[in-house]
Amino acid sequence: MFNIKHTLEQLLSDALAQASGLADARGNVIYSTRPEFGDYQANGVMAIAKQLKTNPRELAGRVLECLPENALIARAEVAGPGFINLFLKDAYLAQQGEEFAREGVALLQPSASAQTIVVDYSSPNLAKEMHVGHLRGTIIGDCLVRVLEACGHHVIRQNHVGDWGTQFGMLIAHMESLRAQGDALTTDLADLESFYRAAKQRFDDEPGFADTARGYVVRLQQGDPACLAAWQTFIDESLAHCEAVYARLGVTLQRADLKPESFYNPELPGIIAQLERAGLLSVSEGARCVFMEEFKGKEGALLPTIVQKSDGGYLYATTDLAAIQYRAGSLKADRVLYVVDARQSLHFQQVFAIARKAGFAPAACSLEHIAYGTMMGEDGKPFKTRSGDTVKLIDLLEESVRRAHDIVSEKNPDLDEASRQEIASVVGIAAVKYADLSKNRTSDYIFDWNTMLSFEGNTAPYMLYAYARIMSILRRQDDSAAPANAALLLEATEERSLLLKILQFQETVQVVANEGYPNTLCTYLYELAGVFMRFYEACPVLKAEGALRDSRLSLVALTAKTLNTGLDLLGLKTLQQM
RNA sequence: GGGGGUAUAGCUCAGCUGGAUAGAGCAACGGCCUUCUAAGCCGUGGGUCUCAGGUUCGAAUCCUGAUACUCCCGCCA
Repeated sequence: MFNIKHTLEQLLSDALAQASGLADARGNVIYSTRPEFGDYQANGVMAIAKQLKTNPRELAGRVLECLPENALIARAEVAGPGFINLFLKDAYLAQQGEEFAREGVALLQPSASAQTIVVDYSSPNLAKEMHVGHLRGTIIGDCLVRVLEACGHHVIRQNHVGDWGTQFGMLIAHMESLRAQGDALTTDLADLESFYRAAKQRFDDEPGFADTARGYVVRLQQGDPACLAAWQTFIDESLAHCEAVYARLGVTLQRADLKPESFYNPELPGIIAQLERAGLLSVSEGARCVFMEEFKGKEGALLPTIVQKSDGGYLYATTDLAAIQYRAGSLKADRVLYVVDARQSLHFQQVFAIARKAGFAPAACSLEHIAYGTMMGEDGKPFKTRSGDTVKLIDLLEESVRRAHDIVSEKNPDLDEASRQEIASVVGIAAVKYADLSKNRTSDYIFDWNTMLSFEGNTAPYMLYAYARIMSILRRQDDSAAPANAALLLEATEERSLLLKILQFQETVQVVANEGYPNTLCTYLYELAGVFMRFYEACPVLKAEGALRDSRLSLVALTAKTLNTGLDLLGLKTLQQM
């Protein structure tokens, strides 16, 4: 595992522990805030000095004395009130860069302690077509899954689709009545959204229809074969819609990753029984609930989590508990990540707490809600069409590609139509995904076509353009290619900055793997592209000669490798030319 | 009523969990192409980090309170 920051943290923490006599002292190494403060800086001394009531600068001096000889630090100096500024050795950077430039050497090395990590993401409701509300979870989840796999973890994707519940009775009832009229259904099901609306309208308005629908729910739950067959037809159709969206988005979810709600149906009575045995269950107003001290409502009254309705039906809390048991037990997960809307935060707190108390998940199994905010329209309100309808995800993606096509046609009219289509399709999808991934997932964000499709700033088009420019240099080197083992020369500051940035790739990816914030990776890649552009302006590559040319070409190739790997982790396709 | 979240430049957003002079991009203004893709680079201006207190060597970050917006809280998922 290659991680400069981590190595420095280790060195400084040890030295600080030795100098202070506190075993758990933390060096607190971060990137230096300004170039003259070195490459990294350790901020931990001041906190410890405060604790010991000693002079921080003096303690920092002793830390430097305790710092052992090592391969990477050229110079460490005390600065300001007690910072330690760290300057890395050029020779060390060059040597590491040369190693990563070698043929077949991966930029990312597997984590020392590989874990089994279940990631629950996307999970649309199959009663309707995927809409913009499913975008963030699908994209963020897919990015995290790629990152975790790249770090060497055993990742199990779980697409917890909604395929059960009362609304399916309504849909089947509508389906069956159309079929009874001799309707082949294919055209009706092609647009699930209007199919759902039609069924809903009959449910609300048509006398007797609601009862028919409820009858179907009962038959479905009893396993009536004809009813199940109709249900299956509908589910297959709906899944086909989802898969079309996944294919367009370049999302890695497969059929094998499906673990629908209905999968847990047989387990639900057992879940209730286990809650009962654990003494967690009480009956309130006819419903079976779990009350916990941690969750209080008005006037200190405990807040219920309903696990079984008064009519005997189960709720999604029950299903989620069964899923936890399956993931922690059968799948033996070390971590379970739920990439789900932030509005469900209370629900997950409750479900996680119940799972702990009932023993569905051992303490060693980490349950994490990877929450994300809502996508807003340009008016700052939830994203809708002008008429107030929800926007189908597939329509949004197609519009993005169309807009990208217009821009590409305008900027590069000489390209043939096929190339423009190809570029537009990559840029259009990348723009939507990158706009989402580049923002801190916990806050709501405003969806804006102009910003995301702009070629300036932290956007997908800029990143793809930067990559295409880099590839253009490598294409032009022709037969005078640099050897893969070229020595790296760090004479210009731009060369050194570029290399250091490249070497920080793995530490960035690890932070994303641990904390689940894809925007950290986007920021890194954007900065990498920026550092490269400065190098590109200052350091001629193909016009340089001899060892310098080889060195620069090697840096270009390394940048390309890093950018390509990073964009792939985000789930973005790249282009050789734009 | 109770609980959660958010509030940073005109706009869209970062800010590595308490560090040095709060950063990007857009928009505005100015400079750089017969030279590896100018879809780029460099520079200038722009801030009471919502408000009021507190904690300490040091606060956008932690604590308390207030205001605004937003989400969640018994039989949908």
